[in-house]
Amino acid sequence: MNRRRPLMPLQDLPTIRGKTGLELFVRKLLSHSLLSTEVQNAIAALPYSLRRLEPGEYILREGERARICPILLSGYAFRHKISDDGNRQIVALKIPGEPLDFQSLYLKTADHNLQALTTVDLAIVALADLENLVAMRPPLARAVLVDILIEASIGREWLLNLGRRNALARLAHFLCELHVRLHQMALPGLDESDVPLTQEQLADMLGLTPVHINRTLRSLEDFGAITRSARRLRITDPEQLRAIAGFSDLYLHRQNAMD
Amino acid sequence: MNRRRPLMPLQDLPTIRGKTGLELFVRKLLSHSLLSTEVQNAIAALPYSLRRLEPGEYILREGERARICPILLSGYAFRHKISDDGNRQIVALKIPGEPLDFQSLYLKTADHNLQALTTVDLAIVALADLENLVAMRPPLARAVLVDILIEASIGREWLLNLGRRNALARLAHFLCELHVRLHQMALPGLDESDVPLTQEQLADMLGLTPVHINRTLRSLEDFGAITRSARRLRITDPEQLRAIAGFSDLYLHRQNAMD
DNA sequence: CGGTCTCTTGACCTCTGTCAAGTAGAGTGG
DNA sequence: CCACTCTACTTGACAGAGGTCAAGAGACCG
Repeated sequence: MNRRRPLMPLQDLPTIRGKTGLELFVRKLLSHSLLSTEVQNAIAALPYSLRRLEPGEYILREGERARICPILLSGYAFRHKISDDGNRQIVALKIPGEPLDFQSLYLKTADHNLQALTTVDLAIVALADLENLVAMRPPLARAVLVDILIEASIGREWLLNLGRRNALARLAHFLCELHVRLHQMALPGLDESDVPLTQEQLADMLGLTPVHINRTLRSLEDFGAITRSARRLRITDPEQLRAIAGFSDLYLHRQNAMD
Repeated sequence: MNRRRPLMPLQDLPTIRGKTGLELFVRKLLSHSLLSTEVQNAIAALPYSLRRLEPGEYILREGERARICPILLSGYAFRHKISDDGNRQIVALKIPGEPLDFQSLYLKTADHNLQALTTVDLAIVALADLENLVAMRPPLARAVLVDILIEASIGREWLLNLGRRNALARLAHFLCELHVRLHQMALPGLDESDVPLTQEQLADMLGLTPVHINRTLRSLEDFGAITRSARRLRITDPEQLRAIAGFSDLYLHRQNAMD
């Protein structure tokens, strides 16, 4: 999981489910911000290159200074921190369409690690190009901020999750969130009921141990909320999960773009 | 703790330790961002009114839409969320000088509650005024963003704290953070070793119970790291606390303003 | 088809929670 | 200055959620 490899160039420009390049990113921004067609086009016209990374490869490491802004086109990535005594905590999960590092536009050094969860396709935008466009287009600057704020809001909900919910509700809550976020992005060809994490990764995200995640998953399966087979986790009853978690999606700010 | 009262007007304009009004706020921004004297003056010249709140009074509630940006001039405030089944989690602690709600500049509804921890003096800036100034002064816009990002970084460290540290290290880590942040702001007349939280509040912040906080505080006292007397908690050996917590202040981005 | 990674399960342990009773300051009113 | 009260803190006994350890079973891969 901790191999360090150089970024690998993609052989061919991949077509992302019928769209190319940054359109998915634009769609992500539109999910929470209003942008004119003109601004949308300006964003889509940003120069970028494509990179494919294997599971476990690092995109950015704590303490480093980034010069690029990677945008996730396909696959999953996550942020994590390692404590003094070697324990890992995953502090954010990113899904396709999401920008991975707006933060480096404004802060000098990374305070966490950014790593590919699955095989991942990235659009790499130069920080300087993004900075210029943000300076010229206030609506984009605003959308960047909204994106940052919504991620922060998710972080606060995770704090509530870790601090005040038991293992069952905690796991159910995360599964609800993932399901809603995937549903919201409506990624063609990506099954929103499919959970791509190993039990170890779930454990590191939810502040539990893999063994206890296993027991808790079984419990959720007994409730009929999920299915497990061949190392594959599926959400089968989102409503059941919501009930177990006491889930409310207010914190995702899905209504933000609307008036 | 949950009384709802209207904002109470202050009788007299308080002098904040020799400075007045928004200078403390400017100093906070300068702690992580470079601002020209001219921009500093423009910020300090923002129109505002003063309010004093008693401990426990709400500044903003989840689901509400704010039209003001409160800035903390003295005392402490905190953000919290309540889970479905009534458990409270404190997700941020704010110290004097810090802006309490930049978020409402960009998001329509609050995703958490904002409450006074102690008696508190606020400078109330109209959201519209702040919005105008931010639009006219890019360096201020940048400083606002940096402030938001640093708070998010603190949130991620808290996730690591809740998810992967035991009670002793978790408590020690928070005390380290508070100590460093107070020291950094160097608030005249405010003792940076004095911890203003009750054990119940510490519990709600650290995902523990008051009873266990009590036991853990005693343990820290046995280590000689803190002193307790008359409901007052004091940090006596910050280095000891750092050792217990495995504390590193990278996540506070204190070097950000420097080159 | 061996090697490796993930998952599964059981036995046992421990950190933290729960419950309950008691103590000590701070504030109030007389 | 002394009751009285309220709130926060303290302590002990006990319980339980989740961790640890260890062994084995299934998947996937070259």
